[in-house]
Amino acid sequence: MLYMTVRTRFAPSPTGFLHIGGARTALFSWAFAKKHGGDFILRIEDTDVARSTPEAVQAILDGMHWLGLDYDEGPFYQMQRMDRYKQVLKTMMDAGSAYYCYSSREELDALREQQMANKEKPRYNGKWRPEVGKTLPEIPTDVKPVIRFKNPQTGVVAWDDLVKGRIEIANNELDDLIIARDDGTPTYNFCVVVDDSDMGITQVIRGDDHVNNTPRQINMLLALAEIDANIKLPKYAHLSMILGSDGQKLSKRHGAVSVMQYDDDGYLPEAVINYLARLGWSHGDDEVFSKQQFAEWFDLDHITPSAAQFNTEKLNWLNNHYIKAADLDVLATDITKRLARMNITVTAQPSIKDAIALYRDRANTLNELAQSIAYFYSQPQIDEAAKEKHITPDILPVMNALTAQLANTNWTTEALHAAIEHAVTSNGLKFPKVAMPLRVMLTGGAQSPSIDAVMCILGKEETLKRLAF
RNA sequence: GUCCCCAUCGUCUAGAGGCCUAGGACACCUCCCUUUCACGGAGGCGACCCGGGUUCGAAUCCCGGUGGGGACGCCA
Repeated sequence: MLYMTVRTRFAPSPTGFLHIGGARTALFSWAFAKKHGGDFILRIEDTDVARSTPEAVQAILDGMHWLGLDYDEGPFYQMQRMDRYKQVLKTMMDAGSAYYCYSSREELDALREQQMANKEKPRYNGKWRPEVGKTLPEIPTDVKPVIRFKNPQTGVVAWDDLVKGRIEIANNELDDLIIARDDGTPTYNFCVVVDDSDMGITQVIRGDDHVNNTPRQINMLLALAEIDANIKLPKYAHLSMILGSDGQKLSKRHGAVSVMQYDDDGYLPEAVINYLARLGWSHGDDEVFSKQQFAEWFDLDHITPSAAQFNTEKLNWLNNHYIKAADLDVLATDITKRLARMNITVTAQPSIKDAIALYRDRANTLNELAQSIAYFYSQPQIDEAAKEKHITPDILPVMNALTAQLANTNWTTEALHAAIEHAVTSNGLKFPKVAMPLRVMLTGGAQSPSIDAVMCILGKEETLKRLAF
C-alpha cells in the first residue's frame, strides 16, 4: 500500500461548551493532520437528541474559531446522516452481526443492579442473542426492540495504541452493546464506526476515556469489513486527561470552563494554544512556540501517557510573553473594548498605545492590562494607606513647589525627569521621596512604571489637576 | 467489585541501558539592575513511588506491591 492521506477528526458532542480538554484533543488532531499534509475534519456527534443543543454547537464552533483551529471538512452532523446509519444497520442485521433485543429497560436495570450487588461487572446477559440451536424467548408485544451488536465471545481484541502502546482486551469482557435505540436511532459507538469508516479517518486521536470503547468499535469494524472488504481500521491514539490545578478531574461542576472563558479572562489564543501544546507533549526543552511551529514539530511519539495537571501560573507566564510580543494596534483595540466593559471610555489623549507600551511588561492578562491603565481615563481611587505612608507633612512644601514648577515645564519625559531631579537634589532628598507622592496622587497607588513616563502620557493638564496636595 | 490505563522536582516536562553528579520551564528564594512595583540578568532550593529481578551497568527492561485515574448507559 502506498501512502494514504492522513485524515483526522475532532468529534465533540454538542452538550456543552468546548472546554480545555476538548480543545487540546482538537489541537492535537489538527496538528497531526497539518504535520502530514492531511485533512482535519469536524464532526458534531449530536445523536443524543435529548441533550444536544444548537447553542452548544455554536459554542464549539466559536471555541474552534477563537483558537484558530480551522477544519478542512465539516462540520458534519450525525443527525443528518441517519439514512446512512439505517442502511448499515440493515446490512448488519442481514449479515447476522446484529440482532433485536426485547429486554425492557426495567429488566436491564434489575439485571445490572443484581450484578453490581454480586460484585460482577455489569453486562448484558445475552438473552436475545441468537445462536445455532438456541430457542429465543417469545417476543413480547409491549416492548419495542433495540438492536444489539453480536460481539465475538472468544479471543482478544488488540490494537497498538499510538500513545499507550499495545492494549489487549478479552472479548469475554465485552457484552453485546446496543447500537440502535428502541426508536430506531443509532447510538454513539455505532455512529463513530460508520463515520470514521465513511470519512476515511486514518488516525483517531481522542480522549483517554474512549479506551474502553475502542475494542467494541474495532469488533464492529471487523464485522463490517467482512461484509465490505474495502473497510479499513484506523489507528488509535488516546490522550490522557487534563486534571484541574488541584489534581482532580475536570467536570462541569469542578473547574471545567469554556475556552471562551479564557478570552473573557484576558488570555490570548496564542498563549492558550502554546500552553495546551506543552500539556502532554514536548519537543525537547522548547517552551515557547507558535501554532505553526507546533504543527511542524508535532508527533505522537512525544506524547506523555500520564495525566497532566492544569497550571494557571505557567499559562500566565506564557500569556505575558504573548502580550509583550503582540502588535500594539491589536492590543489597543482589545484593551479599549475591555475598558468599555468597565464603563471607561478611551479618549485620543492620553494615548492608549503609549499607555499599553508602558504597562504590557507587567500584565499577565489583558484584563490586568486594562485595569492597570484605567487611571489614565478615569480618576484613580487613591490608596489611603499608600497616601499616608508617602505623603507626609514634611514633604508637602517640596511637592507644592514642584507642582508649581511643573506648570512651566516642557512636557517630555526628559524635562519632567529633570524637574523631579531638581526637587530631589535641591532639598537633599532621595528620588523615591519625591517620586512616591507623585505616584500615589497620579495613579492612585504605590506601584507604577517610571513616574516621569506616566506623567508624560497623562498630559500636563490632567497631571496638574491631580497634583492637589 | 470487574476490566483497562498511568507513575521523574510543588506543577509541566527532557530522558529510547552507560552521555545522569538526572536537564529545561513555571512557581518559590537570594542577589544584580532600579524611581516604587514589574520586566530583564545571575544564582539557589527541589524529583526518578516501593520491593524484587535481568545486566558489568537500570530513571530507562521484566515481575510484584502501593498509589492515582478511567470505563463498566437505549450518554458521547
